[in-house]
Amino acid sequence: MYERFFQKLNESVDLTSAEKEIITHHLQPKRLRKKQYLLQAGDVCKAIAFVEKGALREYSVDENGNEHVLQFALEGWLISDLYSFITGEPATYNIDALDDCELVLLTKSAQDEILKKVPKFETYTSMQITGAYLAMQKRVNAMISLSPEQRYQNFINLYPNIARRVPQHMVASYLGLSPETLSRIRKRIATAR
Amino acid sequence: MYERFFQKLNESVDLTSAEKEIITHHLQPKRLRKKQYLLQAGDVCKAIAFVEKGALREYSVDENGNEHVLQFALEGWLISDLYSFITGEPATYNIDALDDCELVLLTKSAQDEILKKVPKFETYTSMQITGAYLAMQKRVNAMISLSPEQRYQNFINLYPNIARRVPQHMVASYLGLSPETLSRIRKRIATAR
DNA sequence: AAAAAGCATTGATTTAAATCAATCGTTCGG
DNA sequence: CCGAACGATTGATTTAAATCAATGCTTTTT
Repeated sequence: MYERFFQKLNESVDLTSAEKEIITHHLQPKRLRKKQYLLQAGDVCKAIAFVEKGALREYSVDENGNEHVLQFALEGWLISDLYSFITGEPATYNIDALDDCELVLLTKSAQDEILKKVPKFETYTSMQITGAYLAMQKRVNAMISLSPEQRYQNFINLYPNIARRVPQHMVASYLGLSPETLSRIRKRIATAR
Repeated sequence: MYERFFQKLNESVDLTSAEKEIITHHLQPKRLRKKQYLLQAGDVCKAIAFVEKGALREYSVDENGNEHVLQFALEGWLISDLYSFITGEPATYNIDALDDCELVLLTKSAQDEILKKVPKFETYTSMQITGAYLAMQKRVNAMISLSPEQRYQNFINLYPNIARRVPQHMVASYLGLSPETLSRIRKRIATAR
């Protein structure tokens, strides 16, 4: 159980099987059907979710009711509203399943317990957050310095698997474009070769 | 010496004066004149800089030679090309001084030494990186979900002191707008009241 | 003190993306 | 299996930002 989770964890930290045991004990599995919410804006984010299987999206809803995709998560990724998770404030983002999902949940108290018993776990956490920060920074840089077409090219180079698995209009949203514009960009790219 | 640095550090971690002593020993002060580089793209980022006094900007240069401001740093902020710092790869961003600056530098080896001798320091580091991640995430959300005018309003609410101290065209760049557009947005806002 | 550089503003024009609208194919649910 | 919802595409139009260009003001530099 939790194969992918431990596989990923292993990339950051070496663990004895006793330590794995302890960690396993604090995790909980969760299944989600396509379209179900993992988190709704307004609720408190009680857990960080690791994706064993499936795909999810995190998004905000603006004053006009339009959705804006902040993040995708496929197998091996973590997803949460981290601010809400840390502070206990209501979440500002929604998270829902794009496919049937198998998740591994890590609650705040579980995290505290694990850190107490397996301090090495901290390494995993901080590597994850550092990676997430660097990725966000790159994305901001792309937003302010690349054309929409370049951003899309960049996106499919970086995340070809996401591009394959999620509806195109969500990719458009992630890139800050209208679905029509992305469709035309793709057409332009396709005919240009 | 390093007043602001320790003041900030104190907000995350309680330190004995012995511990402060140890840390001080590993820091180095650096002065920078206005317009001087702290880091140039292509060089390796050897240190994380804490701003005791002054203002800096971090920016990328695109294929057309246009500069795009990724970040500002005023008193109390940290600035670096974190990816380059961690990996030792050449930096992709430039950092220069917008005013005469007094900085506190923390090199990789200094960080390692401090962490060895004062493990609590890790708390500071991870709080900083978490805060930086959350800020970046908010910025991405603003980029994909707010109008240019809303983004500017949001910016001056969030960072009134930056808006006061840096040239307007750099704020425009930070927001992903042309200087002319920001000028017109400000005019619109001013006359609308 | 004069010259130059940097910066913000304003106007005119161009350009690209958003929006509005319709169609077509696919998949999903009853 | 059929109807409805969803998604992608395409065309026509509107809208907003970028670009080009000029001016005036302020701050630096010589």
